[in-house]
Amino acid sequence: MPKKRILPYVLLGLINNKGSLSGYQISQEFKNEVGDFWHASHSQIYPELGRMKDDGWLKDHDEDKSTFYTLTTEGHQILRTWMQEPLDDNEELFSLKLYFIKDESDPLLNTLLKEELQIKQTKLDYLQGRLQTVFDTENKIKDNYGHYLILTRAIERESNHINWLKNKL
Amino acid sequence: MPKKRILPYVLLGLINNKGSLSGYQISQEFKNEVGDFWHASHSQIYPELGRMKDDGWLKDHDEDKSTFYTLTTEGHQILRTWMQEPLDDNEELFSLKLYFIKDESDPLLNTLLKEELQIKQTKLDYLQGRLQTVFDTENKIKDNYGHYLILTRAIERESNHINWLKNKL
DNA sequence: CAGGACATGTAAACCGTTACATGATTAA
DNA sequence: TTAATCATGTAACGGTTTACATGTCCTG
Repeated sequence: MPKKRILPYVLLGLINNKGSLSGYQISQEFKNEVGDFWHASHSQIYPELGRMKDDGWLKDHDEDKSTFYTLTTEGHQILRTWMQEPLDDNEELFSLKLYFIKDESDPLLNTLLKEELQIKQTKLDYLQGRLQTVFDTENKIKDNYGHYLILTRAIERESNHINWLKNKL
Repeated sequence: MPKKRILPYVLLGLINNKGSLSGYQISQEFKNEVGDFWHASHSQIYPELGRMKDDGWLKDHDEDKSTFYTLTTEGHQILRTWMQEPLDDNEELFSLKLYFIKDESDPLLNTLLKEELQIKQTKLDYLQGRLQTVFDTENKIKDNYGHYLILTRAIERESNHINWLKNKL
């Protein structure tokens, strides 16, 4: 199966968040925090917006030398469906989807948090298992100290994330 | 400038860690812990090993139907130089380089930790600034709750990483 | 009036994945 | 003996970046 494309959904989500955006504004968005978990260059954005309009996900209108895009009804549906698709072990996707939730009372918020908690718990278990099998003696730690460090770091990282998730649930 | 290729250095580091590896063994490595912060498929690995041999970074010898690769003197130098290049805001690279440090007493260890600390501190400052400028009123939090969540999460994440780094220094 | 930001577009190059291929060895 | 694993290779495809291009508007 071909690799799942995310860019169109990112654009859908970003435009939906602001109501309406131009290609240029989207590329500016990626220079702020959105850029921490997703990025696209203008040479990707403009053609993609064109395709999405052709597919009926977006409608556009010109104003002040810019072309602004807004979601169509179909676009809203497609975004909604994508938002409800199960997460995988990819923190960027989790952040992205969270970013697209505007209202604290959106029931999707809790679904996302629970799903992410499940995934991270599984990962933490896996990492702790690795730590015990790979570093069962002091000597193995000494001989692969860097590896030991990043493994323990990864465990602390996941624990921290899990605690945060539990706190928000 | 063209985008910096990392794969050859990853291969250099992995082979150096184990002394000598075949292409197949490398692709197996990526299925274990290494796979948590880097991955490459065999269709990338084999041609890359060939190129690196052509470039004089590696030498090979056949044994048991497999081709094993070892660093040349030049390969060692190139790896060393790359390890000493400054880090950027890319946690995978930090983990990768740590992974390639075998000995706790390697002076590079402290250099890496200090550099990463500096980078993360800068990032934390930036994120805290964003929090204050973007969410200066309660209403803005209410209206972009998901965004607020990921921003505060990012801040906690960086703080946790910074504390870990300080603890190791 | 020059340099930077705004605004959009396309072509080429690059990197990585999936798929297609092949053959040897080993365990059920 | 047949399926799985070992072991390597290459072709096609797709997504992203860099580079090339063009024109406007605003500010110092």
